[in-house]
Amino acid sequence: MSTIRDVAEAAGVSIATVSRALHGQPRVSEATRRRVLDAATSLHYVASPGAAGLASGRTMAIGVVAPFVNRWFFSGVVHAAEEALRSAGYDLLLYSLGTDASERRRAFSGDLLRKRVDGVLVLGLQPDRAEQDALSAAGGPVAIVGMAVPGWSSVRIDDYAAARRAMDHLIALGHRRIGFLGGHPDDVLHASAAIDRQAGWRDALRSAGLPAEPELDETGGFTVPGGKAGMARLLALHRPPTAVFAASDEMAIAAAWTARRAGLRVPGDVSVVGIDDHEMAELFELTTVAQPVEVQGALAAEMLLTALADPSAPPVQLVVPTELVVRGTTAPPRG
Amino acid sequence: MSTIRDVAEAAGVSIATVSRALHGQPRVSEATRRRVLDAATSLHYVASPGAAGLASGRTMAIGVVAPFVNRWFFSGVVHAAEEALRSAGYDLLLYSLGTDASERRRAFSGDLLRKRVDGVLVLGLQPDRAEQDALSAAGGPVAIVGMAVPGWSSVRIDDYAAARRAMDHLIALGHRRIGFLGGHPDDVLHASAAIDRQAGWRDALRSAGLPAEPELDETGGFTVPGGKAGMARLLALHRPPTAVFAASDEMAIAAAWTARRAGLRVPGDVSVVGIDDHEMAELFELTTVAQPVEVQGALAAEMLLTALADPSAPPVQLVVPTELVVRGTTAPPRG
DNA sequence: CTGAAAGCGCTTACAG
DNA sequence: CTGAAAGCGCTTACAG
Repeated sequence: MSTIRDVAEAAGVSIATVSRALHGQPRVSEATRRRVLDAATSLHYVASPGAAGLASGRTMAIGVVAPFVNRWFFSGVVHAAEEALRSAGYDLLLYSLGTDASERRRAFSGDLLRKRVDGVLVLGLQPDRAEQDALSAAGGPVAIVGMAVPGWSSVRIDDYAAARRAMDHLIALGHRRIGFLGGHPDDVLHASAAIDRQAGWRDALRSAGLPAEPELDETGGFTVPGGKAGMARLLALHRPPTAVFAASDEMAIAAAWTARRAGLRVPGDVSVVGIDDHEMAELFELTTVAQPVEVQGALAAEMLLTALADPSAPPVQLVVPTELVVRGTTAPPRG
Repeated sequence: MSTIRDVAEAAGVSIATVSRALHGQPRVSEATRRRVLDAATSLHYVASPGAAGLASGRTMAIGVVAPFVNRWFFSGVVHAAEEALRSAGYDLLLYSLGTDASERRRAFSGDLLRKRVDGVLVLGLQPDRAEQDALSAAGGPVAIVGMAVPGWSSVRIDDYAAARRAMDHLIALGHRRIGFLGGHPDDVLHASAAIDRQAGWRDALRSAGLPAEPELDETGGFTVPGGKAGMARLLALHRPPTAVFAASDEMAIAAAWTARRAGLRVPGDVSVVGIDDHEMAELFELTTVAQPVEVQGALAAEMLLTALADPSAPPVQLVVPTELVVRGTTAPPRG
């Protein structure tokens, strides 16, 4: 593998000039620059990121910390962010932590990122104050998607409003007994998004003069199996709900399936609405509140790039719009 | 941020000893090791990967090159691989290239990976001979998932056998006119998996004495929109098929939806079978040939780790089993 | 516009 | 068992 020294020799200049020419820096003559570029190309020269980082203090890498990468929302965000970062010359270090609390701690303490990245993108994980400080100290500027965090740039939807929109749709249809499928408070994933969507459910009910009975407040863990189990419990209630609002499409689709499996018609016997507009939502005829995913990943990446380019730039908190998409899983209650 | 020098001072030893102690190397007294470890912990010391890599020649990073990370198969593989690599102390550099041919070229020429990683994991992308050599030269040992490549370790399913199994199911049911939804030859993604599944479709038909008519050989691009469009074309045929074999569940689910949209019953009027056992397959009652995903990611990561630990170890080609899962989208043809 | 030199933070023979 | 020293491949003031 060729080093900067090989290029310098081939071009007949010093390594300092090679470095400057390759970085497009001003004080290099056009002729020299051309010779360096040609030599670098024909030698397949690529600077060692480790050596460059050591010398410059910049790693040109971004850490992406997420609980999962194999879930609709996260994978879409990561994909979009990766593209934006790569085209800006940054590498993306992926940390897909699962639900392991100790790995989460390691990430937020900064031990995973220190000296490794110039900035970090956090997805769907909610750090506390101490973790915020530790992560910022270790990882540079941070952008977060899925919630707002003071001092960090963020991009998210208005989870509370999205939930209310879903609920208002159900209530307008005439439903009075509406179940909820959300996260579990003990879950690593139980961030503000889960909490806000639950609050939207509760408040919508109250505003309509309906009680938000605890038995209607179920847990689905934001997964398909969790959605199935939660829906089964709702249906087993003495007085089951006539409609269910699930905090994610994965849970909503699982809920609709569970109801049909139990011999109920959807939406005839029970209506279901989700949040996301998952790629599969249309294929399930699922009524849902759509949120843009790739957009959030791309925006978060841009925010990070901005902060990297100008450390004095203030953090920006972005809220992207959602939209109710009415399809075939919601209808007025029977009778 | 503390450096090795800070730790050395705090522990009252040289930096060489700190390095040895932290790497668990033999010739360090227990007492010294303890002191070093304590100092490192209390200083939150983490070695700079860049500096360590420069000195040792190992980056402790693995590059993962995939066309997408936001598709069921790829995201599952990446998630599993990430966990295996992280727990072995490796960072994972993600390159999610999309369908951009120039990015693909950059990756396979090695320009993206050179001096950056100790090994690479390739997902679902098929390099030619020259690309194989270039990538190996630039990126160290390579493991690939989704196809076999001479000289590299690989893990995959038997795509041809999986396709035949799906087809045999349809043929045993009595179908004689069976459409295929596969990839497009011009697609970056058109690797051996797509080709073998198509061959399985064709050969199954021939073995049964049925013609594999070109008009039944449709393209779905391995996506939901592609599956919809391909199915629409199949249904618009003068003599539409009574069953469709889709090379992925995403296309299969889209196909079933399209048929129902067109007023047909599935499986009454048309049967559909896929490959994958996507998380949503059960919720769609989709008959499919299941392949393990996380397993393939974990195995590929292990293979890479093995090759890294012992460069003389010969490459291993693994084929993981698949299984036909009969659900509700297949039935005998009408009449 | 260009080069010589220092230095980034480690690891690893080489001595002892 | 431990340390001094070289060196990994770059970038960046500092001179000129």
